[in-house]
Amino acid sequence: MVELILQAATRVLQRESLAGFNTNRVAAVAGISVGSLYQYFPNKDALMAALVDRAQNGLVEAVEARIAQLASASLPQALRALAELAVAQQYADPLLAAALDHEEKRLPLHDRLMQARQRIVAAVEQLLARHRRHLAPDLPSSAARDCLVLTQALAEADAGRTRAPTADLADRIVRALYGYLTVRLPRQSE
Amino acid sequence: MVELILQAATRVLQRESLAGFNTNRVAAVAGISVGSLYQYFPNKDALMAALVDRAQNGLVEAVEARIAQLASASLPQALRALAELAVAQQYADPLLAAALDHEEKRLPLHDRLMQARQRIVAAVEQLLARHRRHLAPDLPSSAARDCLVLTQALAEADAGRTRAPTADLADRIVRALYGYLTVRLPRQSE
Amino acid sequence: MVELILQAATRVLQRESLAGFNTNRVAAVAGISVGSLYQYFPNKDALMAALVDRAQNGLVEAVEARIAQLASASLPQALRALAELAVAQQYADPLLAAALDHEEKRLPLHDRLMQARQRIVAAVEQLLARHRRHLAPDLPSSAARDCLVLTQALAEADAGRTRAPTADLADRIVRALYGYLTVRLPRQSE
Amino acid sequence: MVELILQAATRVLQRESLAGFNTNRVAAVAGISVGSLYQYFPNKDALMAALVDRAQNGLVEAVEARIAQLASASLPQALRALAELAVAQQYADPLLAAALDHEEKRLPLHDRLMQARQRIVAAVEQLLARHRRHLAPDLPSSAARDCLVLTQALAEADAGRTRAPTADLADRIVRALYGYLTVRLPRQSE
DNA sequence: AATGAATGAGATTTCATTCAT
DNA sequence: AATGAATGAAATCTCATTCAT
Repeated sequence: MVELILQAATRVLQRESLAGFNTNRVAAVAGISVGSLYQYFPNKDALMAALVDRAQNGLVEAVEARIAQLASASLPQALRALAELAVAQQYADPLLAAALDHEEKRLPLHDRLMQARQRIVAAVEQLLARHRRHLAPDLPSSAARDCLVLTQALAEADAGRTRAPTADLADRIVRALYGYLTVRLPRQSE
Repeated sequence: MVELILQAATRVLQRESLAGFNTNRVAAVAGISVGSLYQYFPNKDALMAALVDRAQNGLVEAVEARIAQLASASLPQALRALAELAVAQQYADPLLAAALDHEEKRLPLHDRLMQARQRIVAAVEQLLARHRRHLAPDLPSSAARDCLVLTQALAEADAGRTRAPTADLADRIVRALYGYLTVRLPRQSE
Repeated sequence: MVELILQAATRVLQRESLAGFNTNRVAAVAGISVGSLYQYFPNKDALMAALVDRAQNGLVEAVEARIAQLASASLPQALRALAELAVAQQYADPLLAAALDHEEKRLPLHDRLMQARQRIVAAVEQLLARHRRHLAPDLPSSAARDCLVLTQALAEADAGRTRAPTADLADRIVRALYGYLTVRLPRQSE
Repeated sequence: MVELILQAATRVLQRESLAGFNTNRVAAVAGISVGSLYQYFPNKDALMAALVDRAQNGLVEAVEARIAQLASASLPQALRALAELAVAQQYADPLLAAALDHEEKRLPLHDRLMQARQRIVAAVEQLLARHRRHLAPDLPSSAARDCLVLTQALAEADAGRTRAPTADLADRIVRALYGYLTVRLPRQSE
């Protein structure tokens, strides 16, 4: 039932963004009564939180699984796999992703969210460690986190513009990641 | 008076994000009555739109001015200047920037807003053209747009985490941009 | 509940005409909250429309029933019966009737309302057909409709002037109708 | 200036009925400021009252003038002249007439309005007196008033349905009036 | 557990009126 | 006299939440 409600909430968020997201509507779309919704979620924010949570956890697991598979892949291959994961996620739920992005900041979810995010970052760090010799020597410590940010940003920007992912989106993400990770900056950067 | 209202709206958005953003509150903060607000903005969305508009235009002008100054700068120097602009903007108003980002997607602003964004893209394209020979030969046509996306994403991500910009934020943005623009990808990327 | 609200709306309209007719007031008079009112009517106009609708349908049924009963009545007897119906309706709710008359024109009711009105006209046409040989030979095709207009106008005019119907009101209506329907106009009417 | 405002008010009422009739709008249409409007009318109701007043007085004068001209006309000719006057008035300002009809009841205008109306009734009574021998012997004392009601009702009903008056409207009004005034009712009317 | 009608605080918006200039 | 920006009470409408069934 929790799952049923979350799916309905997702659908509402996709179709009408945050503006149309209210408990009565979610319940209606789920085919249940508001009262029932409140039996599983103490209030609207809790529903929103669960939604964010689930999306994050799904992503965490997908990323961890994918990275485990990529043990013997080359760095570009691994990056492309991550890029495709991100693209798939963004295009699966463009409005949802946008709405969640916003809610993440408002709700008191930072703890659990940061935790989920941290797991993804850790997985990517593991991946980067494997390819240490191909990376730039002066990479900042936030490299893994930055990679996630870059990946999501490019995917989300395209998702806000086009219905279906363009052929080159994954290429561009790989370019951004590979460039960030391997580039040697000229000395005088100022 | 329009300016007064926009400033009040900005302040409300900074303090309480979208949740506390309502016309009565904005009017109260502006020290005027709701009726007065409605003499200058036909409805709430129009106020929001004006806010987004103003932010965009401010950015457009800042970017165009900065790029004009950078005529004789090296590519890394130019990128760093842009990075610092983005960092300054995000940290000036983190909640505001986040709220505007969200509303940009919801509102039907596809005219004036897209135009402003296009001007920024055009300015960056001009900058890239100047440094054509240092860029990767197979850059996608969306390179300038991607640069903006990457820049804003890194700045925004940090702005959501820290009160003041860390010393290396601009470096990391430059790394991402310079990497994206100059990297030679190995042939078999899959 | 719909009925409860409509009755409250009717009472408000009776007591204070259109000026005092607002959703809060109707809800208060109905002894419910505004929110409840909006569960049954999507907006104020819909409530008004339902009121007009109900009044029309009540009238339609009353007229149809009465005309069916008048199968063997003489024309003056039948006209008098209709007159009495109209008088009763107007004096039952003078302010309501007046308000509804006004709203009828403003609202986009041209579907259900015109349909109801058409049924009354049809019933009267049937009645006239029965007495065809007593009618003027050159009656206009709008005769039935005109009869309704004349009847309502005389009843409404008196209802706006006196608390209770005067003894001769029905007589005067019959005179107007019978005169309209049977008079032979002198040839040169200009 | 008073005249200018009244004309603007008339235009607003025609275009948007009572719903859009507000002082700011009237002032805007008149090309003056609200403040100026309030220099000539103490409040909105006074403006409305003046409007009703003016419309009534125009009609009074037109009717009195026309009836004076009809000294030697036959009854049908006189009735037709009145009918044409009413048709012209209704079609000149259909929405205005409807709005005024409603406001007449609400505002504390009954005194002055009834006075104006009374003058019209008196003029018609004078007309009827001239043709006394052609009228039914048992005419009610409200005959003149009833004639006005019938005339306005038929004209208004058509004005609510068609843009321009149909050819037979005046005929039908004459029929109603002539019938009402001359018909001999059969004895047993119940 | 499930229901969904009812609630009412609060948000958006309108508009008659005032008053400083 | 004219202006019109400012006012704010009041109207319309929304939606998170409760609770009797």
